[in-house]
Amino acid sequence: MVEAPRNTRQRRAVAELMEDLDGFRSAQQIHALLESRDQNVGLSTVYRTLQALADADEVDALRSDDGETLYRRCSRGHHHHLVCRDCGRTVEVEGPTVERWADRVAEENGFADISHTLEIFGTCASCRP
Amino acid sequence: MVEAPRNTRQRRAVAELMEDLDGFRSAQQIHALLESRDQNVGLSTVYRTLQALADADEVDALRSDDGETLYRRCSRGHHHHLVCRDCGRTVEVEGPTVERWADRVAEENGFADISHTLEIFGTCASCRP
DNA sequence: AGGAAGAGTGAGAACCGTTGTCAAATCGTG
DNA sequence: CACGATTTGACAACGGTTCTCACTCTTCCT
Ligand SMILES: [Zn+2]
Ligand SMILES: [Zn+2]
Ligand SMILES: [Zn+2]
Ligand SMILES: [Zn+2]
Repeated sequence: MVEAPRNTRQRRAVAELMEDLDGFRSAQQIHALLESRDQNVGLSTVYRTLQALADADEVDALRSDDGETLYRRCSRGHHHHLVCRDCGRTVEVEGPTVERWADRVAEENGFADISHTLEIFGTCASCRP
Repeated sequence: MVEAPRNTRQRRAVAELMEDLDGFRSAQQIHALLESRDQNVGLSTVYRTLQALADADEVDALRSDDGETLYRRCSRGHHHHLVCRDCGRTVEVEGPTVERWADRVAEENGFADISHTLEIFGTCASCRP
């Protein structure tokens, strides 16, 4: 049985902010956004809270190509992302065909305990000239 | 016109080592492997050389889930990887259907300049009880 | 309500992969 | 060889993340 986390001002602030965002953001961006809302939360706490939310499957985490971990409030269940490289706007996508293909390829090569990562990046309409 | 790189002992050592490996390795692992071959190469040089090889498309680079960049000598052309989580053994895989699916999904959502990442992880036959 | 127990917080230090610096070494050309 | 340009490598710096630990706050018990 896992202990329920305590209901602190900081956790509420982070969770509420995540509800309001619609793209992937780094921990540091989230920390800055909280300050601009006059909801100061220590950077360590932001990191810890985001990790906890990710572990609890309440946010998705993904690594940007320059090494930062980005977080976003997402719907539950397995899905992938179409992410705008400029503004971070994100569309959740599903690809049952891809899921099956990945599992089949892995099995054919004698691999077990299969998982996969798949992200699509591009420039969204409003970020184009 | 791009300048041809010089043929130095260090670049030769790294390139030769990469030929002999068949899984993804970090720059630091490669640096250590070179030492164990009595082919000492400075760590900075290992990093620079691997990046150059990756830019020249002679090795593939991929980010491990703990943030390290891993390198592997691969065949040319766009492909993806089926990687053993335990031993790093890697199978190159192609999925034309997936490529098309990703491009279509992105276009349908008004995204341009599309790229994607896709890796499959599992445990290979020889790493299982 | 009052208070004890212990989870949570945050300023700062530590960590770690990676990149930058720059004087010295090396390569290739003439 | 001799020269100029490239490359190297010890070391410092960087940036995101994690750790530390004294202090605070939530929770729960009486
Ligand atoms: Zn998601
Ligand atoms: Zn999937
Ligand atoms: Zn490859
Ligand atoms: Zn592809």
